[in-house]
Formats: sequence, structure tokens, C-alpha cells
Amino acid sequence: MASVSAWPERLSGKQKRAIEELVAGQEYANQLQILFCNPSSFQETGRLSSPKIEELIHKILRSFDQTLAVLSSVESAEVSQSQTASNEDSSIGGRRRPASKEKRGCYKRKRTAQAWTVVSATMEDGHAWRKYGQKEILNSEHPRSYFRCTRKYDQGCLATKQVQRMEVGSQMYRTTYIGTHTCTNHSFKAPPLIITDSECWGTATVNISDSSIPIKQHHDGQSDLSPTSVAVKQETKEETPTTPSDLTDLDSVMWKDLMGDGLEYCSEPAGMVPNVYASCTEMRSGNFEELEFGIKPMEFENDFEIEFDDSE
DNA sequence: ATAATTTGACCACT
DNA sequence: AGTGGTCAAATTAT
Repeated sequence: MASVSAWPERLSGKQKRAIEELVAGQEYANQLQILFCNPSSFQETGRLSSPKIEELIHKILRSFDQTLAVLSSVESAEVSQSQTASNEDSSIGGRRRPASKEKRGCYKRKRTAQAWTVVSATMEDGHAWRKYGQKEILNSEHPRSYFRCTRKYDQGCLATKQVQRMEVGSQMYRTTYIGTHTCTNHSFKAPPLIITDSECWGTATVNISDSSIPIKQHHDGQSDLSPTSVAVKQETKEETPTTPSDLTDLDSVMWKDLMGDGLEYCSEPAGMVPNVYASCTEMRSGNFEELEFGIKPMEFENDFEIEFDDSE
């Protein structure tokens, strides 16, 4: 069959990379299938709990991410190329669109990406972001800032985030991450959110039974950010009838609960508080692929019952 | 000189 | 029509 090297040479490097990603993902899926057929993958509980399976799922989903990112950037490049060939200037990849305001804003909004909301005392999360907008938000004291990954045009990384200072805590920022980082930016520091206790999944409640929660580090993560998260909530954006102010109230309540319940393990510098609350939003159901913050999708099964027959 | 931010306009959604 | 997300020229920072 068609191996990667046998593809027509007109394929760009990015297209080849997309194919390679898909092939890798297929390989991981095959391995996963083998594991599923192997009874030793199941514990006495009958649940899948092998870390290997989690790892494979992670890899598979990441493969999709990478492929999508690569393909998206290829598309952009092709468009700009064809436009250059025809007559117009290229706006993507080149500098700026010179005063052709008529065609301005031919962009799509809101891809079907996942979003997470993190409440933190800092806007820093270890990734390199580029601010591209700011907006006054109705009924909000502070404006909302919009950031995209600095690798957007480099590597087609589609990750964005929105940061807004919270009304009450004044020191706290609500950060909504949209989309996964697909860039290979190895200079980034520790991610902002690490789930250390699987028991808190699904219940959306805080569970800091162990006040000496070790600052879990990523495989090769640094310690200067020392992120500690205590709660993650999953929700569906479409089914959230609450107004922005309601959300804020909810968060401040959560924040109060958390503060009152023992965040003293925080060893941050003065004024620095770790992330205390994160909510996970899916714009499309049935996909627990986000692993950027160390989230372990498999552990949703405690309450969410991941079904492996993907309806839809 | 280049990169990042600011800011008003444009546009998608509801 | 109102609100919020994105674009891109102008401005500021490095």
C-alpha cells in the first residue's frame, strides 16, 4: 500500500507530517485494540485502569490534534499562495493587509474546540501568548483580553485564551483556554493545571483531603510555577443558561470554599496563589481529548461513564 | 528593525 | 440590535 515515502512529491512537508501523524495514531489505536482484547488490561473492578491505555488514548487524541493543526496551516498557506498567484496580496503568512477594508473580517468564529476555565492569581501559564484584542464586557468591571498562541503562524497552533480579571477577588483572573496547543514549543514551563486527585472528577467538588498535596510535576516540568489545582468542573456551554455575573458568583463561592478549606499548602511567593478552580467546557460532546493540563480523561468514568460506542 | 500591544472597526452570533 | 470575538493599522516596547 501507499507508504508515506511513496506519496507524490508535490506533497508539502506539512502534508506528509499530517499523514505521518495519522499513521502514528492508527498504530496507537491498533495497540489499544490489542489491549482491549487482553483480559489482563482489566483490574478486578472490571474497569479499564491500565495507565498504558490512558497513555495510548492520549497519544491517539494528540495525533488527531496534530493532524488537524497541520492541515489547517496547510490550507492557509495554500490559500495565500493561490491568492498571490492570481492578483491579490496575501494576508496570511505575509505582513498585513494593506488598507483593503472591504474584505476585512472574512473569518470564521468559534471552532468546535474545547474550552476550560481556570481561575488563577496569575495570567502566566508557561505558554507564549500574543494579545490580539481586548473588549469591554457587559456587567463586568474589567475588560476581557484575548490571546492567541505565538506559534499560530509558525506551526499552526490554534490555541487561544481569554483572560478577565474577576470582580471580587481583584487579584484573581479567570482564564478560558480554547483549543489545544499543538505547537512544539519546548521552552514552555510547567502547565497551569495538574489534576492530582482523580476522586474529584465528576463530582465537581473540591477534594483536598491531603493538605500536603505534592506539587506534581510534569515529566520534565520546572517547578517555578508550582501549579496546584483542586477542582475541575465539566460543563457544556450550550447548556449553561447562567449569565456572566452568575458564573462569577459561582466562582467566587467556589473560591471562598476553597480558601476556607485549606489552600495553605500553597507555597507561592507573596501574592501568588495557585489555580484554584477550573471548569472544563466542551463545545462538542463525546470528546475528552484535552490533556494539556495533565487532565486524565479516563478518570471521568467515575461519574460520567465514558461509553466507547461514540454516538454521533 | 522587529516584536508586541493597543484600539477601533468589522463581523458572527443570538 | 446588542454583545462579544477577531482583524489589522497604529503605536509602543525591546
